[in-house]
Amino acid sequence: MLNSKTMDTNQKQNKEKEILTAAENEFLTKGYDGARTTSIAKAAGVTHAMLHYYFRTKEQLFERIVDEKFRLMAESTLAALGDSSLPMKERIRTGVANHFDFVASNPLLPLFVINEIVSRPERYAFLHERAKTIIDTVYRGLQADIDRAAERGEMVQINAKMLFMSIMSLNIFTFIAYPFMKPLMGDLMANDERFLAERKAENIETIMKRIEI
Amino acid sequence: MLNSKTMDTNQKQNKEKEILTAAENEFLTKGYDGARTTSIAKAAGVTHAMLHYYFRTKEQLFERIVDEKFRLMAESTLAALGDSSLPMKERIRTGVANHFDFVASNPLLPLFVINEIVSRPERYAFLHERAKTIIDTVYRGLQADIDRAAERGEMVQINAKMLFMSIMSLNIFTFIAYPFMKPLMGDLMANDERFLAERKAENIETIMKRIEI
DNA sequence: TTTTGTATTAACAGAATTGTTAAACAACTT
DNA sequence: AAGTTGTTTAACAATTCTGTTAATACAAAA
Repeated sequence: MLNSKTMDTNQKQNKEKEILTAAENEFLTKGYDGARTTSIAKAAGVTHAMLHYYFRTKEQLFERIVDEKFRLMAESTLAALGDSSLPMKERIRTGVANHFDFVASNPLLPLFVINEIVSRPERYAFLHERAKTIIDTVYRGLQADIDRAAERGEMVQINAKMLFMSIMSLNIFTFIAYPFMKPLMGDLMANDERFLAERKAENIETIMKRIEI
Repeated sequence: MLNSKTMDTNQKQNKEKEILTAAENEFLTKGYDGARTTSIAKAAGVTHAMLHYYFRTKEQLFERIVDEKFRLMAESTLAALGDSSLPMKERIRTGVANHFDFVASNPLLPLFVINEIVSRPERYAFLHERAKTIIDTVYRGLQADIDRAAERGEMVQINAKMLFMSIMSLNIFTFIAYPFMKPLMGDLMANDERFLAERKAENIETIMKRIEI
């Protein structure tokens, strides 16, 4: 049995956490404008005054969610770069697979991030500065590795950024367009698990054939 | 010089049209929830009462836009199927190219439609019924054509729907992620026109290599 | 036991937004 | 010119939503 102090702390953390969970769900599915603090509070099982007590404003609550989601998005994006210790073709193959899995476990993430950036570009300008320098160095290395592999005749010469965009396109669009495609594709998408496995294989195949000599 | 009757009619049509134009812009960039009827009215140069006079409610104004955009989306999607009178490889190549061009001329369209369907799926259930029968017949034909081309050794055997999804992914994601990618990709995307030409070529290449034996 | 800080509720305030209405107005018809 | 019709404006009504506050409960610390 927990003592009262611990229980209190837990209960507080639970309320805060439940608000955050409810907020995540609301913001990811409805966006900032569509989300309602009253609706979040209700889903979390607290009065809306409590929500303001813990997070002050809708804006601040939203930023808590945004921060985490942008971090996750960056993480998943890096997964697409693959493990530089592997031979190039393996690196790309596992990069595509890992990225697909990452997006599959966070299917609402890309649309949320994209919508956020489309609707308030100014707000994220600072992120670009930071991200760009990272990306520039990572890509220089990746491009050099690709160039060497191409010289060795292991794969075709290709622009690393273009290849990267193709991987992102194939993997992310699968989940962004899911609600749009699912009712149209009938049997192909009837069994979710099977479809995702097939789609993953298809995306890998598409990328691998792109880099094949 | 126009007579007064014509001028009136034109002015009315202009006001209505200007509201529609402003509404399209507002809804496509901010979504239904983020859009403000007052802001639309202001952009159209009319009082907000006028907007209600012409379109009654925000909802009805929105539906005017949605109807047109869904129609356009269907049209652009069909473009990806290509011209069935062409030999298979040419059909696919021009299908990808035409679809890319279509999306390029309506860059905000896919994200708008996807967001709409994600946020209010019930509302568009009826569309699916209609679309699904069309798609089923079109695909049966397309798949048969692909199968025949594959038997003749012109291309690999591939699931038509999977190929179609890849084309949509590569072309649409280019524009959906544009604001997200542009600040990160530096020189590659610095010149819009050039980047789009390169991206189009890359998408075509990716699809063509996918179907090559 | 008193004090102190935190958690919670209910009621309310303020702002923004959508939508309505009555009256003025303009143009056309007869 | 009078009436008819459709357009426009300004003011207002109603609602919804965010955020605040005052009162209260309650547990821990002193």
